[in-house]
Amino acid sequence: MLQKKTKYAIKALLSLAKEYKDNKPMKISEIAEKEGIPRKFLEAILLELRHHGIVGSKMGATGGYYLLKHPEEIMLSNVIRLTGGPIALLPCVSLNFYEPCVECVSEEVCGLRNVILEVREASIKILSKTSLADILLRELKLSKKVKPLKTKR
Amino acid sequence: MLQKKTKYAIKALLSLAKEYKDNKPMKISEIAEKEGIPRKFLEAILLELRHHGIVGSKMGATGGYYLLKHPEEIMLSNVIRLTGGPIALLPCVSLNFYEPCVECVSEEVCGLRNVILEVREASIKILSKTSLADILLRELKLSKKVKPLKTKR
DNA sequence: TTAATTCCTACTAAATTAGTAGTATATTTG
DNA sequence: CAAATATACTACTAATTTAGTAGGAATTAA
Repeated sequence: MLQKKTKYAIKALLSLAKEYKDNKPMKISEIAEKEGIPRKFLEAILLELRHHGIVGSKMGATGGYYLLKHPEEIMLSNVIRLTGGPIALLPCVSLNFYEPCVECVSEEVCGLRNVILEVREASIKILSKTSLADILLRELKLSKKVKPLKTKR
Repeated sequence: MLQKKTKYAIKALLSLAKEYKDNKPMKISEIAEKEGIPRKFLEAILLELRHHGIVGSKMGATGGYYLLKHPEEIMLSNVIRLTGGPIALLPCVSLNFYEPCVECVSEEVCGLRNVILEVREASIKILSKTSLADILLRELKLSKKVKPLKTKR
């Protein structure tokens, strides 16, 4: 499971991506309120994202956060990794959180590892080709599919 | 990430699957030693697997655990779920650990959920068609690939 | 009857995750 | 310059989850 921190990070970035046209700073408190994220927690998360070069910030009154990259360039796999969420189901197949299995005689021959590796590859394939912009696009498509049902009645 | 409990459960079941031909009870301590699992912890895990009908046990001296199903019938997805490991990356797409996102206006229209759903489906597709027997088979194939390199030199 | 084993409840310990407090620093506006 | 309003940053605390243990009861074979 992804951590709440990771989910919050993605939601916050989506908030910023929505306003990307005029990329002016958005206040933490505004994002927090919109997305239902505890304010102080979000503060810490955005700070971390800034250290990783995903967002920029402006201090002082009228300050806030803004995206440093185009929403098409920010990939879900990246955000997940940067906020500490391993994608792999076992440490022995994780790129970023690798740890050997203590009891495993040979990783190369481990059947379980081999399956879990396949799962990781399938997951990464999706997550690394999906950007913030893609997610917003999906949202648009989904709402078009759903809304007509409402207006029809 | 899968819990250690889940990994231990799979390893233990693989141990039993290897001896499935003459399916006589195998002692907890024997499995624990072979697979490098803390004995008492494994005891609790096997007990749980028994309650779920995956393994059977025999008490007393010469007692132990044995598989109740054929290794081809025990699927990885099942073992993971029974031992408490959610496969989905977010609760809102989990079948067995479902929880709504508090802040989500509409799940049907949530772009993030939509992507994570795709990831879950890709993962489950692999995990639910892979049995204990498949894993042992993989192990066999992998060892054939690796060993020739050693003997060549 | 003894030795060896699983059964089962109830813990404890460790690690991780979630979230908060409080102060320093920067920026705008009057 | 001063006040108001942001972020920056460090250092906690609280809650939850995970990992693992203790110890005695029940069962079985020899």
